[in-house]
Amino acid sequence: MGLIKMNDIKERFCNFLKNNNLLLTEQRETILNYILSTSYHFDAEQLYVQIKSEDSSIGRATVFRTVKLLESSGLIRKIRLGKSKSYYELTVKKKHHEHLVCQNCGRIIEFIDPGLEERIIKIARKNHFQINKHAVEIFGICEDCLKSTKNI
Amino acid sequence: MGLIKMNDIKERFCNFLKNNNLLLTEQRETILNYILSTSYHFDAEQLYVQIKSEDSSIGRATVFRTVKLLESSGLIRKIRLGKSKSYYELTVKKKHHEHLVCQNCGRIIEFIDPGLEERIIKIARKNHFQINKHAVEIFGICEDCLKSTKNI
DNA sequence: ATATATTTGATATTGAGTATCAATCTCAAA
DNA sequence: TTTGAGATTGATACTCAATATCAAATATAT
Repeated sequence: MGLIKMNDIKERFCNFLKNNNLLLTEQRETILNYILSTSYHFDAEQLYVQIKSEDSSIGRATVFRTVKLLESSGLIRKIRLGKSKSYYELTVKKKHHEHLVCQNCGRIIEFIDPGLEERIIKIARKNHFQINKHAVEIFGICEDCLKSTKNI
Repeated sequence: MGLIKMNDIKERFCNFLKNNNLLLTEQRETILNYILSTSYHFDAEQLYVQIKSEDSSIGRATVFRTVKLLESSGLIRKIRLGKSKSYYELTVKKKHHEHLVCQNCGRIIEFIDPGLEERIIKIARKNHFQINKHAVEIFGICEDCLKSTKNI
């Protein structure tokens, strides 16, 4: 991800913190940097372990708290991926997309489908419902796995 | 729910059990009966507490196990509703539907939208992905809550 | 400098669900 | 009807993810 975008994100986080009378601490910055540097789908525990290995002074609770903050700020979004724990992904730079989850190999395929988004907005409108967020997840078997099971 | 339908469901569960060399035990029947009698969205823990209050001999593990069995049999389906625990609903008698979840009052509105289902099938096809299941959840504020917050 | 508020990390606790295991039950075969 | 292999049960311990608690450390405003 380009440096300019990264700085944008950091600035948005700073603003969020300021607006909520929160402080930009070293730990929070470290955590955000880590997410920006490796950003794909991640979960809080895995993030903690990785950051801990580089900076053993960081606490588990701090990582979990910061992930929550980042979610409230809207910079990351919680996704489920069919597991019991929560995964997250950056919201910026990407159009809103949904996920195909392969139940065989675990691969996550992202897709964007404006028609789908449109229908969801229409459904909400029809129900006089104010959307905050939505999620579409499709579970099944991906192309590669379908191919390889054929060969067995 | 009509008696005939209930018997259908029980029969399907019996068949499922037989086909998998499992037994129809008193406990399993009690649990299925309870689900049928109160069926809406439920979770395993709440189900256990309720059944326990009527039959104190039932075990937590048995309820959780039976819920899992019912899910494998396809008679109930897991839904998330944005919580960390799993909720379930009967799959029978209802067309496949999705959920609007009010983040204010917790109300769940079910909706059916063939256009949406169609798009999902198309997306999967386009990605050469074999769908096993899918979920669409829309989170936000329901009509009633929107009205009542206006008055505050 | 000092009072006030925020943050941190260690740790305990909760919540949801699973694994273990001895005791019990079921049922087909002897 | 007895027997024994396999299925089931309930109690309980455990895992895993996440939250709550709290004293110590930091930061900020005055």
